[in-house]
Amino acid sequence: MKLHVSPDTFPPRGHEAKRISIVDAAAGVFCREGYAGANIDLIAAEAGVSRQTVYNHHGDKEKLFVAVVRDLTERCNAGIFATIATFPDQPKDLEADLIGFAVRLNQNCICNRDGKFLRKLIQTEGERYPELFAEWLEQGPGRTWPAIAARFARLAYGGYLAIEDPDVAARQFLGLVNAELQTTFMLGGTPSEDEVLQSATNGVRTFLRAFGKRRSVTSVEKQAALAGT
Amino acid sequence: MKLHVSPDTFPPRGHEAKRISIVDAAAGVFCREGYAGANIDLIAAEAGVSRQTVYNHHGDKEKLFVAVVRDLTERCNAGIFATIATFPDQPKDLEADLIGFAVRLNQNCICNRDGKFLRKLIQTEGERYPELFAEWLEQGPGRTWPAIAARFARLAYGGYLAIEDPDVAARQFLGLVNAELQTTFMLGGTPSEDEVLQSATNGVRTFLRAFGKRRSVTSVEKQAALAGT
DNA sequence: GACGAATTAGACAAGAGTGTCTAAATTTGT
DNA sequence: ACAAATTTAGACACTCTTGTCTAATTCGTC
Repeated sequence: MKLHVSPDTFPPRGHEAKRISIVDAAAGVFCREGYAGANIDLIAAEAGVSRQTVYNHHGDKEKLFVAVVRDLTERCNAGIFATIATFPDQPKDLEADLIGFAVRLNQNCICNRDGKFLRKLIQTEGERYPELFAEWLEQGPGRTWPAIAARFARLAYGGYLAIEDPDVAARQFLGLVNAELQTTFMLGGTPSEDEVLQSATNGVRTFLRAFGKRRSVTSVEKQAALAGT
Repeated sequence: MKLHVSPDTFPPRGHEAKRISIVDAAAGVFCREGYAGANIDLIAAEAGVSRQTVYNHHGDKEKLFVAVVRDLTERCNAGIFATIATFPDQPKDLEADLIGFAVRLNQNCICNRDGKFLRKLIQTEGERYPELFAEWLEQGPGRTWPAIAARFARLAYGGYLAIEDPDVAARQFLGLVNAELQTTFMLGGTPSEDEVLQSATNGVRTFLRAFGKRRSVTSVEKQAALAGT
């Protein structure tokens, strides 16, 4: 049997599968125990490899940590950009489409395993290893916020929204759609799908009450728009 | 000289001053290094006491950690309730008064040293010591959110706001006024006063665009209110 | 100033964790 | 099937941290 088996096999088979298993297990242990509290024996056990194999692949603990952060950063950034690509530039139903976008943001980027892990590591180790997270900052928030803001600006230009500053609007959008989830996030929990949907729904409705200009806005705002023109 | 000198004196003089200095230094070290990474030698050095004195006061590392969390929890909860007491129930200028409230929330409860420390410890150690933070959860968010929501309900009852669910409105208020500060928070930084004021100002304006009903609302909403009646 | 309490400095034992090594076993690639 | 590469298991040396102890010193109270 020369078949390369997926990393779901335990213990993992093959050089690449072992590497993935090590990084994956290490991510979990670093998040759970912190960098200082994580030990190589535990990571090796959870990865299903020997301790020496961990060293064979990564040299030392710090290099393993760097590899973990790199992996998470890459995957999270990819996930965010893929989700931004689904932003509703030409919405059929603005409210429903923005709710869908907010839910996808949460499910694909924030509440998923990678998102939770990266956020946790930034919070716990970010100040101790600033250079390590600088790339995340530059490739992550440094590019995603302008990209999201541009999408909101486009909606404004298309007559759907009345916003003054797309950057502020983008950040307030996220603040609103996640308003009811912050305590859960702080405690490291994962909100249920219902909770995500509810927070997104309430948040988008408030956002559109403040900024919405067209169909899918409420009757009051609808009358205001007519009276304003 | 039998004068009790304040804990600003280094090394601290007197039993109580030493206890305060130890807990204070430990808070900083636990936040900076994490629980596992914090060592008693470092805490003792930063407290200006001997290592044995740390043990004399607190028995062991875990008990010291518990004392730190208890202190922070107590002070943060007191700070929040004191700030909620300044909520503008009868605003002269709703927008300005809500901005003032948001700024005070940030300065007294979120961005101050205690708030930052407690938040950091919850994020880094909360999952490992859930029973330790249960009290914070119950006495903190479990009581502050209903209290803030009640204040917003009162504003609604007074005709200032049109909200459906005061609990949701309260959470969205906080999400909005801090929308532009989240990256700074995540990285453990402290926003400047200007940044706090700007985020609060933008957030309150959006909040009032969505929910405001009376004076201090924008012209558009003012006309909507007149047209609505 | 006397006295008891608290603190300090230094030392110790024990355990935990890191990284390295050796030799045997297993896996992989041809 | 075989050789090379990788992994494993076990051991080791070293450092660091924790908690504890002793004796001297300092502090606080009367």
